[in-house]
Amino acid sequence: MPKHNLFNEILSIHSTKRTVKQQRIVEAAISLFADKGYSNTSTAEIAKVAEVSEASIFKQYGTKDHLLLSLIVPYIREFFPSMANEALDQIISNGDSTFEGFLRTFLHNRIEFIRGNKEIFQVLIKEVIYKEELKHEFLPYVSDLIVPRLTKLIEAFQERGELADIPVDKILKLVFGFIGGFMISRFVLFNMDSIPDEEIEEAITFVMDGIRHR
Amino acid sequence: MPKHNLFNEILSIHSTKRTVKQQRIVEAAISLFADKGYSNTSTAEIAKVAEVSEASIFKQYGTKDHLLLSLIVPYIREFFPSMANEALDQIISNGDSTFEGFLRTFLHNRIEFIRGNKEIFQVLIKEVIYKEELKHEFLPYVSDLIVPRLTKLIEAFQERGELADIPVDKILKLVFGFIGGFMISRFVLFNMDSIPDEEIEEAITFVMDGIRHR
Amino acid sequence: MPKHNLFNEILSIHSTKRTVKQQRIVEAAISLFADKGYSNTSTAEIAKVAEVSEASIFKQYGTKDHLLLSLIVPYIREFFPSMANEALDQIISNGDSTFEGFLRTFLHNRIEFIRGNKEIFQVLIKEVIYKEELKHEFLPYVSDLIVPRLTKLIEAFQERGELADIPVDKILKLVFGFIGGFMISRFVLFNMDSIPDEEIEEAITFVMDGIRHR
Amino acid sequence: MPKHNLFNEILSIHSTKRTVKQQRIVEAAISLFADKGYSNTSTAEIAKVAEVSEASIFKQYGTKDHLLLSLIVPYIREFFPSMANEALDQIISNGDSTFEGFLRTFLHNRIEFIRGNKEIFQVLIKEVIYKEELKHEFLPYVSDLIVPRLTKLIEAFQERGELADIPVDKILKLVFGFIGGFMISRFVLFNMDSIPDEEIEEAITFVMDGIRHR
DNA sequence: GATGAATGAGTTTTCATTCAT
DNA sequence: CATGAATGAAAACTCATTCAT
Repeated sequence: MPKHNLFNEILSIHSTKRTVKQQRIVEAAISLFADKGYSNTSTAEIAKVAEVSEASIFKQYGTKDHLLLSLIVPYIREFFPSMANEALDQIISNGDSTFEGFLRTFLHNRIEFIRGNKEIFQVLIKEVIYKEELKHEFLPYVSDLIVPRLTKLIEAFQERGELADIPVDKILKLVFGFIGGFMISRFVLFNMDSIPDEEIEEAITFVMDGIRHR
Repeated sequence: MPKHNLFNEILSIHSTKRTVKQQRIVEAAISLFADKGYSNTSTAEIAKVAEVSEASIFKQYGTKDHLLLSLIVPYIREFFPSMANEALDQIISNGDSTFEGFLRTFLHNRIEFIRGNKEIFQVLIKEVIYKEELKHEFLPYVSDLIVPRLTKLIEAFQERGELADIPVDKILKLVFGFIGGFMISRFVLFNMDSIPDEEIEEAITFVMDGIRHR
Repeated sequence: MPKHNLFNEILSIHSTKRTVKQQRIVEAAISLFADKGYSNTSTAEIAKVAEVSEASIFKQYGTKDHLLLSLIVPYIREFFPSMANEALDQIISNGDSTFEGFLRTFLHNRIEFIRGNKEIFQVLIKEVIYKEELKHEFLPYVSDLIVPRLTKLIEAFQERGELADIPVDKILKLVFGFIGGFMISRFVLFNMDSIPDEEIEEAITFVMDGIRHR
Repeated sequence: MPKHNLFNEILSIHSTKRTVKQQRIVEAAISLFADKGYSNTSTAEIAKVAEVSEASIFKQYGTKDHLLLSLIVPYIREFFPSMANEALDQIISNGDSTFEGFLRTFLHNRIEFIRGNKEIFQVLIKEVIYKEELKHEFLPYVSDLIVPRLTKLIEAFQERGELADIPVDKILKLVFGFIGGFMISRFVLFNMDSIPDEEIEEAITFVMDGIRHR
């Protein structure tokens, strides 16, 4: 059931191939938005970096706002589904996998994805805070698409007795809230290029066992 | 050793009491910055909401940028020290207190503090992401002032055998990274007015024991 | 009963005194709009002619559209009421006046008025055609304010047996339609500075007796 | 003596038949110009409505200005000559026709013509006011072509004693000025689709006999 | 003959800031 | 201390027009 929303609308428009100049616009915009933020980046600046006229930007995207969405929406579309599919389905069917193993795979997988598009990730995170519009499109999208899958996954692991008897939705919020903050602080706040394996392992241990001495 | 930086500079200026109009400016600015972000708020708008002339704002604060810092810096100065002093010193000396107890006290204490000034908190978080300048003033400040105290605290609890033998700096990053994300998501992203006790307890349990079944 | 509409709204705003620069804006705008039309006049041009910054125009009037209305609306407010009051009331009470005499007085009176503000008159006529908004404010205003008075006047002269037994509303439309066209063609289309008495007399004769030979 | 002017120039070019796309351009342009005015209609909009590329418009017409003239000039060429020929010559030779009869025929004839191309008529009237260029081409054209014919006509009726002994040029200006205003107010200002017979008769009576009681 | 891509030169509008009073 | 008036610079956006394909 394809709802009529910003996401679907924007995706349907820019499926065609881009010219060289159009590609330069996209790259310049992502780079500048990531660096200085959407509001502090002028279309004149984007045009200059992309070495095109401002008019070309507006011919393509109509408004600066639409340009932003045209960058972010496809990224979201790719980020979450692939998160769900690539990692989840495979693991869930593997009888002897552990949640810890899933977490490890998941983290490495998503970190790689973000590393490959760090700037868009930064733009997304920075602007979700500002643009109510984005937030209201983005959060439900995540909820509807991702939450059900993860819920099933967690339930499966709980049934195997691997996870504590905390309500699934609480586990989801705690674990993925933590992971979200973990990623965002590293890739957005500190602008790191990657996360060392060691740090990943520490995070996994923290999630599984907390910090209490046993 | 008082470094010459924005923080100290600004604090030294505005120690005097505010007039009624100045107070209105501050309130209007905080409210608007929290709602729409610094970049998307014009000085004209602030003046209108505060019912003063734009000229008055500039007479007082010189630049819009300085106005922002004049709001945020005192807040930071208050947020972290009080965090350190009120909660920590007391707890650390209480021989039979637990880290869990400390965490509980700490969370409630900080949540109350944020609730009382939610809008400034929102401004701070939103702008730290955008303004490199702020980030570069803010993070070291936190590091220098807070980290040593918390380090001592954690070490104390580790010596009592309450916490796992994870290097202190790792524990710090994990726990306070999690708590930061916890607060920010509730108070900034979802603009909640408070956090239910139940949710706080879940967070504490998560931090202490993770999600593994025992 | 002061209806809430554009007319009243705009009048209420600009009742205060204008500075020299503000007056220059008004004059430049009227002159340029009259000459080249609203759409073909840029705010940059107005600013240049008025020797002020464009920003000053927008600080005062908010939008170019509002500037136009701020010029036209007070003119309309003055044009029609004075038309009604000065000429009509006096004549209607004068027992031995004739409709022809009224027409003569009326024409001379209105021609003088237009001559004193020809450019605004030109702007008004040119833009009423284009701006539905103006048309929808302007026409009812005329209808409500002017038509009843003229109706009473015509009826009075009909009762004296001076005018043909044509329904009053028809006479109104024919006579004032003709006069309107008469004025507009001279002052707008041909940009004449005045209308010779001779031509006025011919118009009066035409209105009274048509062109048939007797 | 074919003067070298815009009219003749444009007519000489576009005598060829229009392709389907060209026709769509013409229709879109007329419709949009009539509705919003030339200045407020962009070539992009025309292209969109016509479902052709903007480039096609410019390939055909060179400039937007030329497009406007290409619409208006042929219309003028048709409007006035047919006005002269169809109605006049026939009537003038008919010994027992009256001026009133001529007027009636003429009005019905021109009203029908306008009804069939109302939008171009609207464009013509609206733009004559704005474009000095058009005015300076249009008015002499009318004068040279129409005035002599009508002068002859009026003189003929005057000789028959049907019309008052007013100088012919005055009669012309009064009568056709009135009729022009009559048409323009109905078809342009009020955008009516036709004029009821009753109203036409009232206009004729007004022209012939004025409003004086006899 | 038709068009997608591109743009230089404008357009209206906004904004932080200054200054005389 | 307060502000009305003013603005230079830049913002987003528009537009008629060109040109290679």
